[in-house]
Amino acid sequence: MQVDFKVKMNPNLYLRDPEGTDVGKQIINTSVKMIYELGYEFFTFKKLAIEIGCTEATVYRYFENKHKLLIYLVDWYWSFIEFQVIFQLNNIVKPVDKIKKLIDILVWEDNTENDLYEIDQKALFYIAMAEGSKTYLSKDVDENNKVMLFKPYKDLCGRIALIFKEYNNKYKYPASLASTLVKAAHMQYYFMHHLPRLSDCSKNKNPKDLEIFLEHLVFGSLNAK
Amino acid sequence: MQVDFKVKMNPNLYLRDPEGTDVGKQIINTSVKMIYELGYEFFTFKKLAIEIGCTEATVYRYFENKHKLLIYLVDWYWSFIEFQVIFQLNNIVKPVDKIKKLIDILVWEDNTENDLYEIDQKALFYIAMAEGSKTYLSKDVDENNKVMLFKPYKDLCGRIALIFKEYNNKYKYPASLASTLVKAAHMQYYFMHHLPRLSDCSKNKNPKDLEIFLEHLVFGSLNAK
DNA sequence: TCTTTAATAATAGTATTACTATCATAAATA
DNA sequence: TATTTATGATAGTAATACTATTATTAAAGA
Repeated sequence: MQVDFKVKMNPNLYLRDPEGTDVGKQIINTSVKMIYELGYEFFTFKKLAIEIGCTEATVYRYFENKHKLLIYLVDWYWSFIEFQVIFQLNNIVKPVDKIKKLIDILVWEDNTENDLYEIDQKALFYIAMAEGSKTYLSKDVDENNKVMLFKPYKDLCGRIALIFKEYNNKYKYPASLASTLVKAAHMQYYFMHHLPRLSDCSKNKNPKDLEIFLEHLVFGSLNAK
Repeated sequence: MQVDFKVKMNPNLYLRDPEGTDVGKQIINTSVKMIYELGYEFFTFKKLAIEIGCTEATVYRYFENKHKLLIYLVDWYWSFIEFQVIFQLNNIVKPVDKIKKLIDILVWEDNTENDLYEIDQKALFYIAMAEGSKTYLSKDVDENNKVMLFKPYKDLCGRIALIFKEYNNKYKYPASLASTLVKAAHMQYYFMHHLPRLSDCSKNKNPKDLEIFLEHLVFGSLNAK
């Protein structure tokens, strides 16, 4: 099933649109692989330029700094997840099933059926999970928020909140529950693999177990009086 | 009410025990203030040394690098919170009330009645909230976990999980719910102030509202069948 | 009291990071 | 063909994240 997915990224994220050129695309694809392998802290534009075979200056012509590049990647990820939510929930009628599917999408490492996308989905999932919080946990949150750099994340959470409302329109904390769910999905996945005592699903490291916990959490809250 | 609180910190965190000397204590207290003000990224050992009035080399004799120092501070925070949980839940009999009190402790900026402690509690709360995840979201998680650097966090979550079990011993995800609660408490507080659309409690920015959401979340899950 | 030890200051120095600037050249476009 | 645009090549700066050496001082032990 071939589906075309193309996001319009926020121009405040870049100096020159990386989608417009070959080097630009290489910067995106290679940085995903390198941040996944090295971790954000050890990843540098110098190393990236060497890997690509271009100069450091070229990378800087596309992105102001590596923090902006990280936000670009994570924004892309959340836009993609929101697209998946829209697309895969399209034919589902019952809100219960929508929520279950949604949780499935959030937890799954790779939401691409085939490798239609140039971007390494598994690596990008890992980046969103392990480095994603760093996009907003910085002193320039408010400034970045003002120019909409966290819009994709907030849009996704907003959409999820609407589904919660659809399930139970008396529920009082749809936004908080949505952001808690999205964060918990990633954090529990991370804990499962790295700090197993913090999760009950660490034994088999099976995403399905995690899904069951998240469903229990969400429906518990939505059904409570 | 004077209570003596003294933690034995994990020696793997430091090269020389900062509690043993005057400069050491200054490193702790000043770094709390500076990381709070500058944020972790812009905080450096050089700036710290200048502020204290010692040399950079002296700071390096206490801590290997600023990441270890951050873990030290965050560990101290979680040890302190666990102590508060033990102490303040001591006389409470009913598990429901224990959980409510516990949520209150997690959300509160400053758990010290008076300023008996040298450390700036409000700044430390902010650090734990906004920089805390950075302690384990790094490539050396597993290595650091092996030498118990995340023990205080895991101990606290373990204790909370036990309280959940006490409330409902049939509940299947005490560890996951505990770590989700602890994380959500901080994240929702952060969202409330910086990304308001992600929370339903952003209007008044009242921690009490956040507590109500968290109680709803936890009891919803614990009471669900 | 003298000696030893320990801790810090003062100083220097290195490799890397995070950039900025300049100029030449090749490719695309008008 | 002329011009714009993107990149390469090159250089350079300030700051970061350290490590190392020597001298001085204060405290601890004999």
